[in-house]
Amino acid sequence: MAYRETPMVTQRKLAQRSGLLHAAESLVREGGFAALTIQAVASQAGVGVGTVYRYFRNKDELSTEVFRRATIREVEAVKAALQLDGSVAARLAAAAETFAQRAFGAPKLAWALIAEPVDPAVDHARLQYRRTYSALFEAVITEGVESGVLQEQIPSLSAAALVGAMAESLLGPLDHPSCNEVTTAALRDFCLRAVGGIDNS
Amino acid sequence: MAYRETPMVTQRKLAQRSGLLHAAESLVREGGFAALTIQAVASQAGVGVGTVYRYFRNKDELSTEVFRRATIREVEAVKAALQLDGSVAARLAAAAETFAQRAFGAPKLAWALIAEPVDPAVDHARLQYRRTYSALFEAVITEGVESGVLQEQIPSLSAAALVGAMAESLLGPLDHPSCNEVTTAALRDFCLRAVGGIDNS
DNA sequence: CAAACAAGTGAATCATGATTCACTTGTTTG
DNA sequence: CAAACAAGTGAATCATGATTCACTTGTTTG
Repeated sequence: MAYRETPMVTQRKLAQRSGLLHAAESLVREGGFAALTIQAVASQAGVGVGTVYRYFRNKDELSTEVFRRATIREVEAVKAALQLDGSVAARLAAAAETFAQRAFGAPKLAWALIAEPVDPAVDHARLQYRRTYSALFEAVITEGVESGVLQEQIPSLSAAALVGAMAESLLGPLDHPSCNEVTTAALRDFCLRAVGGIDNS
Repeated sequence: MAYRETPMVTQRKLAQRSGLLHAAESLVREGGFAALTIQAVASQAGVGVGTVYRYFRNKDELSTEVFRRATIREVEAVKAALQLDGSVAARLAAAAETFAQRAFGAPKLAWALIAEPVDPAVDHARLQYRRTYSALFEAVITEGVESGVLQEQIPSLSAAALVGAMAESLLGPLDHPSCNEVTTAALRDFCLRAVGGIDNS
């Protein structure tokens, strides 16, 4: 009489987990990580609190997973822009534009991912992904420096600085959304100048 | 028989308050804001917990005050650099160098002020002071753009981006302190290029 | 169907520091 | 000195959510 999980049950469990993650992300989209309580996730997903703990060891695991999934989408978009065909400068420009435009597309989420005060566990993940972004930029900057199309510089430092510049400069515009196109262009130009990618006559 | 506070008592109270702030700041210097508990402040200052509440309405008031005092010192140093005699580029260079060098002088404190996950109240103060820094840079960038020594740009955006770049790029170096001089110079150059202050031939 | 098991439940409990408050100690005044 | 008051004290309490767990409900197997 052994009990064995059928495909149907496995399916339902996967759906349940993914439903919980969706519920959680939608809370974050609306109110940032501050709105992410186990109670809220449970009621948003229409289950009991205890159920959440069947799918996630604890709150840190849930919030970190929400953060990770949302951030990975952004990282992938930036990565794709950096791997486009074209000059080093064009790719860096595309990356900056992608980052900014996607942020403007979901301002509250962008703020939550970039700058909201969060649990140490989520903040730790944030630092990790900043390094991920940084590594992506570092590779392209290194390429540019070696091929002589970018100014001599320390690629790892410049990369971190670019990440900081992109994040910080959007914070203002993100909560007074006005002329996103102009902001995006200005940020792109800032980044290009910073790595010495266009001549500053 | 009315009781009236004598100068001696006033004196002692001021000293007590300032002693509590010193105790609190030294905790932050050692362990960041995470180490700032009322218990710890009280025992560091050699008083009872209740006494702390005689001098600060609540914890937020204490931690915000510690943050504010420490940050104002940094802001003033950067401001002084920006107001030195010299070209716009020279002043921006001095500001970036000042910021970096002071950070390296007290790495844990710098990290606590710049990036440690903190209470919302302190984080709010952090955002305020980021705007303060930003405003200082904005003024100088505007001057540079108007006088034609800096590239055309949106000064408010560039200023915020500079602040982000300075903060983010130091996070790595701050906890693997290695060649601070080289890092400082590289950051300065990044900032100058970013605002179009040196020709990127 | 009934045994064996896992998923679902939510009221009760826990954890972590902040905060309070009844009390003690020190200071001022006449 | 004694009355009047403020500063100092720290054990007890509170606040906020996370977490648990005894129990219920649903699923699988022979």
